[in-house]
Amino acid sequence: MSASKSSRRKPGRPKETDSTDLRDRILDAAELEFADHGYSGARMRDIAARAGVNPALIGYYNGSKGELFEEVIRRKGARIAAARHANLDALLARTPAPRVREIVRAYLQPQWDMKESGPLGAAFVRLQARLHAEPEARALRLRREIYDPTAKRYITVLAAALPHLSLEEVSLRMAFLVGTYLFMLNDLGRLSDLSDGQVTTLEKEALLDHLQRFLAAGLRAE
Amino acid sequence: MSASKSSRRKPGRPKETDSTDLRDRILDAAELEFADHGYSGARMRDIAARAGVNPALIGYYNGSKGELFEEVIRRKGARIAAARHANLDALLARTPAPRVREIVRAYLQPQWDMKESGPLGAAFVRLQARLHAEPEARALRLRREIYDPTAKRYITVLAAALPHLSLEEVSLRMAFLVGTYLFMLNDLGRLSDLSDGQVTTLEKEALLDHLQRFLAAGLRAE
DNA sequence: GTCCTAATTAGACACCTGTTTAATTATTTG
DNA sequence: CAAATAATTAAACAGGTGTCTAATTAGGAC
Repeated sequence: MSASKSSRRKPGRPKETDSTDLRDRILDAAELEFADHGYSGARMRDIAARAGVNPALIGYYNGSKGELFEEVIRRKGARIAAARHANLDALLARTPAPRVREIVRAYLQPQWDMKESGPLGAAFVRLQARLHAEPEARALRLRREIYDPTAKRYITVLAAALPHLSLEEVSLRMAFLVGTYLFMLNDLGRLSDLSDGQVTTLEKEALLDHLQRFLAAGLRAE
Repeated sequence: MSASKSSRRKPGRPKETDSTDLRDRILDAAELEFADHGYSGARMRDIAARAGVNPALIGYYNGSKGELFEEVIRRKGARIAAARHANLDALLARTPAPRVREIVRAYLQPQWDMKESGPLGAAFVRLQARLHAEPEARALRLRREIYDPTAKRYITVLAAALPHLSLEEVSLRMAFLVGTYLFMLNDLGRLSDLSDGQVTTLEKEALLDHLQRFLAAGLRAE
């Protein structure tokens, strides 16, 4: 799984094969810090403190701050992309011409599950939202590399289910979809402000259903 | 318009009433820098250089970095909120029970116009997208202060147009709407990646129509 | 003109940044 | 056991950070 061709320190170098479990602790800590403070706002010393290691160990295991950031994004980004592909495979195997709402579900589910998996998963959703608001070249490249192949495939399948729309229109609506779910998953806790305190009426699972219906209807529009 | 109760330097203090035009130049420069690099990533020296002023003048006119940031957000955020209110006023005066798509349009138009107004307007959209991905307490407070009153009013009007939905459900869909347009306006340039190069088929004005239809259909769903 | 105050500047200040170094401890290898 | 290499550390490094200070210039009031 984890290729980890990184880290080329001089004297002692970690064994390229095993993942030392300290490396993952550092990546987890970095994920939380980057999610909370962004790339520039995150401090290497805080990451080290959170992982309970010496600051120099970050460089030893994960290279520079920039390389650390990319690795954090790639690690879980790849996991999400893979799950989306698998979901689409399963869906297409089940029905050759799936409905829009099923396609939407296949796309949303992995991200939703990750968010619900615990604080680390929720942090990664936050981090993704940040990455998508980042106009910097490096961030843009990362987004393309990780998410575009999957998105393109979904666009193709969606286009088949939406024969009244051109490919450009479907691409546009796919972008809408990404924006909606990213923002929604990230900003969900704030909803209570807008509906004056009570969102407790809606169960968590109902939220995903709601989002799915909203998006499916939007995609089908006109 | 500009209250500007800020800046309490010791020896010389800018006249509280007029806006010196240098102050605005600094705010504009800060807006661009914050939009491109985020709060932590933006450097006071770069802002000063971009405005063509001495770094100390930033503090002289706009206080600390944090205060500068808040002022940048408030300045145009208030403008957008006001335009949304005015649009809704006009719409309600025209028809007591407006359609969903008209409400959506009234909400989207100001942001769209700002984006199209030039590089500064586009920068502010980027900055807003960043602000909405920021979990920090100060950013959250700013968002609430600036955008929530308007959003609440739109939720009320939307709820009247969507009698089959509870207030919680309408609030939730309003959050979807915000996520969609923020992401879409911000990330629009990247769409060409997904549809393999050509989005030129869709005219700019058609994009807003498309977004409006997508959102209206999503809001009406079920 | 002089005086007073606002506007502006260069430079320093204290602190924080990511990263490196050289030394030390732990682990594996023979 | 020794020897070699990997893992880990404390400390320092060079450069950057926001902000302040003291001095200088500009502009009006009288």
